[in-house]
Amino acid sequence: MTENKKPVVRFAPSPTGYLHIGGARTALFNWLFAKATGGTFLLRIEDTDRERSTPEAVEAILNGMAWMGLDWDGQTVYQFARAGRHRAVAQQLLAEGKAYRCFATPAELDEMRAAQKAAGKPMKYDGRWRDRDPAEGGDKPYVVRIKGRDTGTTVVNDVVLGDVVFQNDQLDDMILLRSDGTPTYMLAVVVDDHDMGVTHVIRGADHLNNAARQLQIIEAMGWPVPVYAHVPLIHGPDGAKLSKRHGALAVEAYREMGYLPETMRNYLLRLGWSHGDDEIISTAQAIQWFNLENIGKSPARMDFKKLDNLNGHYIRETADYTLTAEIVALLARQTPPHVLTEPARERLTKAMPGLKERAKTLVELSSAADFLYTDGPRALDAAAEKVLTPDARSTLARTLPVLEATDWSSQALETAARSFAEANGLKLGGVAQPLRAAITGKTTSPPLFEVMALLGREESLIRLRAFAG
RNA sequence: GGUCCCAUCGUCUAGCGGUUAGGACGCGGCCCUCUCAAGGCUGAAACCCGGGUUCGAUUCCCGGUGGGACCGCCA
Repeated sequence: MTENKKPVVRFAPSPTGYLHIGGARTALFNWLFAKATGGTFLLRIEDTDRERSTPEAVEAILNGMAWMGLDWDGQTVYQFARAGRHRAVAQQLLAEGKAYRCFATPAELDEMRAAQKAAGKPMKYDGRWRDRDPAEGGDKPYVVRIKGRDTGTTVVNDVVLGDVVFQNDQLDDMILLRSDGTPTYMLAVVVDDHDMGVTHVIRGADHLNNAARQLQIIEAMGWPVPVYAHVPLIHGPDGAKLSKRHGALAVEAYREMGYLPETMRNYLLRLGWSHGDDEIISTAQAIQWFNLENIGKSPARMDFKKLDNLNGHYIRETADYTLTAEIVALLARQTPPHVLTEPARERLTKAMPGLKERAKTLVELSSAADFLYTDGPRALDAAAEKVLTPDARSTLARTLPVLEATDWSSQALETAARSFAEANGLKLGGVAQPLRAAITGKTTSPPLFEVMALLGREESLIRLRAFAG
């Protein structure tokens, strides 16, 4: 009697490619909804297309989910393994007269569609075998089609879009079983969602039209109808469909670009869902707040500037040693791999408070910190090259003896630099910028004197002497 | 072409009949400052168009326009 009324949701990607940003958001919404309601989040791999499904894609999806921090309940369901069950449902429908055999060949159907298009008619299966005696087909191959209602309407009650009404005569009799006896996606989703006890179907809006068709099967089987929530799609920065042209669509590509999983969760959540004016929303907070009602109805575009800004925020919130570990891992993945010495790691961690304040991505953080994990005179970047004019180099040369005579602490170095600047009628910047260029090879860095103190007297002087002229 | 969905600053969005139309990113200015960030203050920036309904429409209805999705023996 104590029936479990907790929601059951699922993410059901097809393993024909990597986990892209839209799929990741769908997965996130499902995950969040399950967490928020104390429900169950299931993962089902829709691999009924044997031609296009690959183990590599399954791997990529699983890795993407793991990186995003989205874990699911129970075993991963592989849809193709359930083909027998799908077939049985189709047979039952056939036996009950709610489905029928269609002997039309693919070539014949192509011809039909071409003719419809030429005549400016809607392209749909014309039901040519709907009321025909299957005996006429003889022993030729056939597909099994649903015998849908051809009058009245089918209404999809969608939580985000409202009631969406379809005229049944617009819906054609879709294929349940292919001529080789394998189930199609339309049949498989419905059967699996039912068997898995799915109560809420949260998926991309590209499935909205399918919902009406799937409802026909659900109705024919007399099964309960799940709650639908079709989430508007994500477009590229130019408003067009998200495509490979925009690059960096796989969730793993975002990792390679140096974005943090918590950034992705926050960004993706806000792309299409809102909670008043809140922008920075931790995952824990999202679990408290998430609901289906606040999902927006309109499609959204990716905005990398905002993603960067958010990532900067989460980088600043991340512990210094964690960031060091990320950089170490990132450098190890590089070709050729760069392995950091223990002292280098220590310097990195110590400098991290100043470093992370300035970075938008892990990649940026890593390159901005290169002067801490490689020794010797710097290779100047273009801006630093411009700073180190002959004039600047001579200032550098004159500063050198002053620094050499100074106690090597951040405080003392700054004091020395300040009095030197004052004595020479320079601003502190006039002295500091050449120093910074020589020390870091860049024109921007964490506070210079802290950096110098961290690097130590020996290493700092080596770098300074290389450019003192 | 058919069906369906969508429409507030450049972008993400709040708004749920009466608001100086709010926030965030980005952009400009100022402050802070050894650089760059971060932070603070501040400025410019939007209700797609046309009809209704209403005392009153960004908000409700209809039409148009503009985007988008789907129309496979793919999922």
